[in-house]
Amino acid sequence: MAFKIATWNINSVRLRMPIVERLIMEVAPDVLCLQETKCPNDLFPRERFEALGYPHIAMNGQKGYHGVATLSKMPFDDVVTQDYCAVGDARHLSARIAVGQRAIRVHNLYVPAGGDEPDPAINPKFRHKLDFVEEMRSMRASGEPGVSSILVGDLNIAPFPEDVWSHKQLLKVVSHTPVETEGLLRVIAEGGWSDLVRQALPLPEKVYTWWSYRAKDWTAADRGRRLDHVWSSADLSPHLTSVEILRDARGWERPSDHVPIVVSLDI
DNA sequence: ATGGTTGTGTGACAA
Repeated sequence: MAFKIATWNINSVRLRMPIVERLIMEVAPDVLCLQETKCPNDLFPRERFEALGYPHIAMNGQKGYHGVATLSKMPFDDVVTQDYCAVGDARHLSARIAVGQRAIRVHNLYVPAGGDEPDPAINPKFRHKLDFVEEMRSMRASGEPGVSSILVGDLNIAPFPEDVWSHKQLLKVVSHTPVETEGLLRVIAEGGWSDLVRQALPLPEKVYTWWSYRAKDWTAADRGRRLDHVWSSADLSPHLTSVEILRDARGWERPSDHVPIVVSLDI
C-alpha cells in the first residue's frame, strides 16, 4: 500500500492554518508532522484537522514556544514524549502507527536552534543544542522488535556541504559547524538510520528546506539550508518511492521560513 | 557591511 508522510515547521499552527490546509488539499498526506506549533494543547485547532480528515491527533505543545503535533488519517497508539535535556521543552513526540500489516513508530522532533554564537562555553543555547543531539544518540531505528521507524522534523542542522548555499561561509555559522554536522551524522550512523531525502536526492545535488525571513528576496539569493529531515529504519528504505521538497510553499501567502518535505513509501 | 524579518502577545526573546 502507498503511504505518504509529510513534515513541516510551520512557525505557529494557528497563524498558518490557511497554508496548512492548502498543503493538505494539494498533498493529502496520510500522516502530517508539524513543528513549532507555538500553541498550548487546549488551544490547538483540533476540530479543524478532524474536519480535514485527520481524526487521530497527538500533540506536545506549550505556550508561545516550540511544540510538535502529529496528525494521522490512520489510528496510532503508544504515544510517547521525551523531555530532552530535562528542561520541560515540548520538542518531541512519537506514536506507533499501523500501516497495513506493519507497525511504524513515527518520531517528530524539533531540535533547538542553538543561538548565534557557536561556542558552547559562552552560549548556553548552543550547549543545549549539542546536549540535545548527544541525547538523540540513544534513539535507535530498530529500538522495538517488529516495529519499523521513521524520524522526521526540524533538526536545525545541515549536515553535508551541499546542504547549505555556501559550505565555506557557513562553517562557523550555527547549523553547519563541524561539531553539529559530525554529531548529527553520528546519530544517523549509530542509530541505524537511513537519510531518505539524500537517498532520493543524492549528493552532490544542493537541497534546501529553509530560507531566512531576513533576506530581501529569498528566491533570488537562494541562500537556503537543509534543516529538515526524514530518516527511516533500514527495512523501510527499499520501499521509498518519492521525496518532494515543496519549495513553492516558501512563496505562499504568509509563509513559514521552512517548507514541507513529503515522502512516499510503497509498503 | 554584524544588518535583516517574523512570531508570541504587548515584553523581551527566540528563531
